Amino acid sequence: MITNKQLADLIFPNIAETIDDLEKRYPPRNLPAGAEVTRFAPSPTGFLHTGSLFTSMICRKVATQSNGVFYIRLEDTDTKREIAGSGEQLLDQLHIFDVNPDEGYLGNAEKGQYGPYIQSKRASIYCVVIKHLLEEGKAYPCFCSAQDLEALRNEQERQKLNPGYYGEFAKCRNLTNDEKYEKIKNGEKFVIRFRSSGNHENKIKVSDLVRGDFEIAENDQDIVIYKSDGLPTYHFAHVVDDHFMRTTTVIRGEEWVASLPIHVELFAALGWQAPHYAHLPVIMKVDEETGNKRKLSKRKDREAAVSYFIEDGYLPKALIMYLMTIANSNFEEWILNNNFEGMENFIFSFKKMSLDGALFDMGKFNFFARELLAKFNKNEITELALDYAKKYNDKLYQTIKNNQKYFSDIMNIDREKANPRKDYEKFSNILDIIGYFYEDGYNAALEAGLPFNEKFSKEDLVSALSAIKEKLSIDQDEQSWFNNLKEIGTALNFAANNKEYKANPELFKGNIGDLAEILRITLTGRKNAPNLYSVMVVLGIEESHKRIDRVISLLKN
RNA sequence: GGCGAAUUGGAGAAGUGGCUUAACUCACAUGCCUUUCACGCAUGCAUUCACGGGUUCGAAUCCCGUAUUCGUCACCA
Repeated sequence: MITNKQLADLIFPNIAETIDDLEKRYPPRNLPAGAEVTRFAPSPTGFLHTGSLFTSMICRKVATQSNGVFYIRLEDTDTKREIAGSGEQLLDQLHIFDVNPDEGYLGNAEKGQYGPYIQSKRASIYCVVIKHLLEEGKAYPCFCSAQDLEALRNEQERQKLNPGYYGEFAKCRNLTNDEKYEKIKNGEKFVIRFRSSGNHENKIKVSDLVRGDFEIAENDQDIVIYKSDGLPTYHFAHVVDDHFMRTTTVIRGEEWVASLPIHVELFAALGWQAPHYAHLPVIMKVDEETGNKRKLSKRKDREAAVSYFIEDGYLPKALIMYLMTIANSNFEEWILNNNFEGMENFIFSFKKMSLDGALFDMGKFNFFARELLAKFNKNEITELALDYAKKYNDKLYQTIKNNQKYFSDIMNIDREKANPRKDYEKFSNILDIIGYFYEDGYNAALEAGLPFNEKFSKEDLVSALSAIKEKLSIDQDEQSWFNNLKEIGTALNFAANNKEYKANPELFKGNIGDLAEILRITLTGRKNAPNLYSVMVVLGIEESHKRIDRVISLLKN
């Protein structure tokens, strides 16, 4: 009769190491009391998802504030879905958001004593543990084909039973060792399943850092732990890796709470202490078609991919701040009180987390983005714009480079003061906002037609503009400049005082606001623009006169 | 369908039996300031906490039921 040991040796002839060897190789970490070891464990299947950034940001925060360790592990056991190069890209993007690991997979290298940190390179480690389980009779090879499994499922559905490979339905569980040995010798394909001793009728208590304690049915599924390609499944790899990498706190999305019983049973079967778990709510969005909430989808929502924020020229910090307001609602008040600075001093708490998924609010996110951009001085924001434009926006890059001082003068309007303007939330649309400062933007405005108030005749406009051109100087401070404009207006019968005008509008051609509007439209092509005096100063007197002349000649035609 | 979770204004939410006539923030609206916009300031925006029942002198807060939404039930993670 074939023993468990003989079967295990047949399956893993080259595995000589034991679990004890692994325990020695990966000893418990020497960390101060209370230090938490967290990890972000992405699959290299595409771009960094906003939800993943959310999770990894929290992992980083929890480790930092407890003097612990945050590491990254690449979960590349699904070879079919793997996208080449995406692991490196994930790391690059995390770095952009300043979420940097202390150890682990670093893209092109590895750092730390608990590696390898790429699961496909840990195959022999999993085999050691599986061999042990095999010897103990807690795991067994299963020879069922995909068709067998499908037939099983159909039958269970017909009988309205729970689907899956468990109890009496776990056929291969009852094969004798001799039978299994024979099949393997014959080269039959197999996977290895964990032999569950759980009962679905039993409830177990589980504990979660954000959700508190709750009850859930015990696992009774003989789940696959070792796939026919020789790699472990997620459930098994998670248990083995987080044990030997000495993770204290597993922070992951809430889609994992349903498989918690599996993980709990696996840890128990191996005699290991399970880590603490924190299952995070998912960031949602209202689906336009169904009207229901759904997870942010990379296919449907551009804000689901972190690359969108980078390519659109948002400040990475703005996203991080916004995500932190979702993570801990008290953060918002905190950061407002701290003038949007020093968020590294904020203490994150799982207990302050909401349990249902928040809707991604573009409006609120833009609020943070605008506040943050308003804090930079003209040189800083020019550099930032240049950095962005260099990589993602050639037109903007050429525009700035062509005359960098001019651009920073534009940026400087109403900027370096206590309550600066908050016009910009990102760099991608900055030319849409300030385009009229440039030749082609101004030309486009002229072509589109100038929105002058219809109560003024062309003659009124021409005479007003002529007088302004002749008499309005910008070689003076703003107050004098405005007085200057008022005098010009008075001569043309524009009321200098708004209250006087409102009392007897019929006595005047218009008020000073009307005159300012005529000039504003002439210089910028639009009714809304920043402070007129600043605009004129930035444009310069020569360009201002040129624009006045162009509009006068347009009006005369 | 089974199992788990959630449900407070347009959005994020505070709130754990009486200090709540439901905080704070974004958004929106109005007014003031004002050469427009913005900034700033002020005001307004849930008579009510998914719904129904119960416990209690008293409930958004406790209990029961219903509904809805989310998650999950792979040799994917």
